[in-house]
Amino acid sequence: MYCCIMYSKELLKGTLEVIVLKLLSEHGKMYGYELSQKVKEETEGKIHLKDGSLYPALHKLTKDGILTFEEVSIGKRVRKYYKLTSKGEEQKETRLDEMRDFIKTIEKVIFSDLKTSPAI
Amino acid sequence: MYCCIMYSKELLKGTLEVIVLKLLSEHGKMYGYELSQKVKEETEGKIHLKDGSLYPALHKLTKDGILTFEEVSIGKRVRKYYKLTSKGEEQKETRLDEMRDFIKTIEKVIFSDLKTSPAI
DNA sequence: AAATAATACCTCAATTATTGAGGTATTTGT
DNA sequence: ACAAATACCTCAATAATTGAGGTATTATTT
Repeated sequence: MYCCIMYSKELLKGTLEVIVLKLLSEHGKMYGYELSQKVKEETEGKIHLKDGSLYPALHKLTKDGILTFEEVSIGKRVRKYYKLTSKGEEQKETRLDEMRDFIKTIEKVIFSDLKTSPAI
Repeated sequence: MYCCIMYSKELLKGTLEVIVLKLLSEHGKMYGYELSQKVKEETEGKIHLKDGSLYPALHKLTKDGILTFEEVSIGKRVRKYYKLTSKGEEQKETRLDEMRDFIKTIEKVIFSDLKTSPAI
């Protein structure tokens, strides 16, 4: 039931890492599956982090020293709990600021002619 | 002096077409160079549509029936004025709506804990 | 007058994040 | 017993963007 990709794929690009950074900063430590569930939940299914993007991204961020993880055994299954390193905390700040600024800029270009937005 | 790429490249992805659609809808007809200048101007240099992305994008949109163009000679130089087709007008609406919704969703995920934003 | 910057278009190999489809294995619910 | 959910993984293929290449005309500066 891979039905719910609401946004054209291009739009999602560049947002995955920022989302991961934000959620980890907010919740301290999370594992991959948990991250994807959380995003689905918070966006009412509108954004779906796919395994094929999420896990490689987590590996890359780890390799780059942005994340660390510890493995926790739940019965016979192993969860990898990721958390931000101190470098990761910095990165998170930078990336969020950038995203904020970017959205503001895009909005200015894209939604400029507000023509007195209708009072609702 | 290719200095001013303010945003990490990934962020820009998926925004180029929407920007072009919006500007053409707003100004009726524009040529490539004009588009890139306009964006630079409106974003105070923060967003720079590069030749290598812009022209191929214009060609693709034309091929897909979203744009048409007419060539206008200015002295010995030729400008290609692009404008939206009716299909392009529809596309523009759809893409802008999508962008609007997307930004709202992302903001919800990324900037959720506003923790009573400091009065400035 | 010559040199430089700005205008105006183009192509294409290389990059790179994401997809999509593949997979293994355990646990929970019916 | 079987399906669905949990939890992780890999990797070839896709496709937008980059970056560096290019041609040629017009305007501006020295």
